[in-house]
Amino acid sequence: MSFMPSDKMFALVDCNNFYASCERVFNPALKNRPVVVLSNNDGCIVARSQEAKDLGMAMATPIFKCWDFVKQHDVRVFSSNYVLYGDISNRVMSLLSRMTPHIEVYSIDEAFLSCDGMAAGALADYGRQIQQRIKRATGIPVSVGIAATKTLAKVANYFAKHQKDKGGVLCLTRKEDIEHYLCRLPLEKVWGIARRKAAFLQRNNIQDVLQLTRAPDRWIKKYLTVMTLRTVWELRGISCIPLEEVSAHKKGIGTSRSFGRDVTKFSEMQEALAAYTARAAVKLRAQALLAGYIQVFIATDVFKEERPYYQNTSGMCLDPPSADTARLIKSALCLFQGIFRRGLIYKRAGIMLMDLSPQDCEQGDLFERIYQHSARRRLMDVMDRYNARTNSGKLFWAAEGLGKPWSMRQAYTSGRYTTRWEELLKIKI
DNA sequence: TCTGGGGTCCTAGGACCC
DNA sequence: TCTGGGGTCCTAGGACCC
Repeated sequence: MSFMPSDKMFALVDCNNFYASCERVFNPALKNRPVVVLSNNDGCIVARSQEAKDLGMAMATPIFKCWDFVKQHDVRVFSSNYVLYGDISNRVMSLLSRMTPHIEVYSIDEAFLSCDGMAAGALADYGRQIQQRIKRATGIPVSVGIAATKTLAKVANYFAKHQKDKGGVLCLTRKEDIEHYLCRLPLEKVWGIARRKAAFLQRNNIQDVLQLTRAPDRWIKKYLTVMTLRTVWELRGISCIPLEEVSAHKKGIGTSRSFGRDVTKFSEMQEALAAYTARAAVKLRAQALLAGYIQVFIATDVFKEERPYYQNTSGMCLDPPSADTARLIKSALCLFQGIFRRGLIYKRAGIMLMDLSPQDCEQGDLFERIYQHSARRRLMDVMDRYNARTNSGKLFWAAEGLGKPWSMRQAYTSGRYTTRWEELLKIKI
């Protein structure tokens, strides 16, 4: 199969070791040291500095299994500080937006930029410019991969990061270069192919990505679905995944957490669910959406084999759809009542809001004022604005409880340096 | 003692309709 | 004797992403 020429060109900008790099920006003592960042509840490793990767610390390893190793190699450990990472991410994305009119913010640490119409010779320079500007303005190192499809831009980015001589920028536009890298790329590193599909391909005598691009379409579609077929076309240089500059409105908004300690009491579970619902409702209103369906789930610890495992989910329609926290909490707690079993030790709980629709398309109701024009909406607005302005969460619902004894562990948090005055970095001279 | 959270999309299979 | 088939909707489960 040949590589088709295309008039499309994408740059993928990816922050290196993003969370670890964020911690480093405000703490120069972390430079050249192994740093790891933990998941919520201080569970497992979700980000590692290059030094930590070089020591062999694997992604998703439970941290309780590595404390000896951490001491031995003087690894610095942090709880995740999403307030800080989110704010730095916004700064990076806003810098990128100033460098191009066409950008898709793909995740907290990645963005695709359109480079359509740029001269082939200018692409690598453009990549280096991006890199320098982000580094100077935010302190975050980024890698840039440039190619004719998003999937190939991901490939380019992978090698920009992993080959030291590339200096963090790689432009993959020539057929020979693409083939050179595709046969050196492990299958599971392709965007859209993970362990399962890679193993399936290997069992079927497809050992590298170049071989995959040469497999027959019909076979790929039959055994690996149309999604993988699209990926393969992209690897062949045919752009099938467009730049999505405006993100489509979400299909679901959820909040779930593992508890910081065992929870058995009905009342504590109720408080946790009320708090998660309130959080999800804030996210819902921030996007000017209404929820038409709410779902609650609870579960005991899946890792405790000696205890009985129980998990259950329950949902109901919200008619008319709503973004009123009080109403959502009431529904959530009613659902919870139906699935709670006494005598169990719970570990996780969560809520999902689904069947979302824009507030401004709200259907009228014959007998009630619709949410959009109600006093309830004004109340929600006041709460959201106050909490956002004071950055405090001081206004909350009584149902959330006061002590939050079930809240997650976060024992190694750094400061919210960029969003809280009282946590501003202090420098002694 | 200690194992994340928030999403997306596709497929298969059942129920139901005409 | 002869016993359909196409379409839609829903749900659960799997695989993947960061």
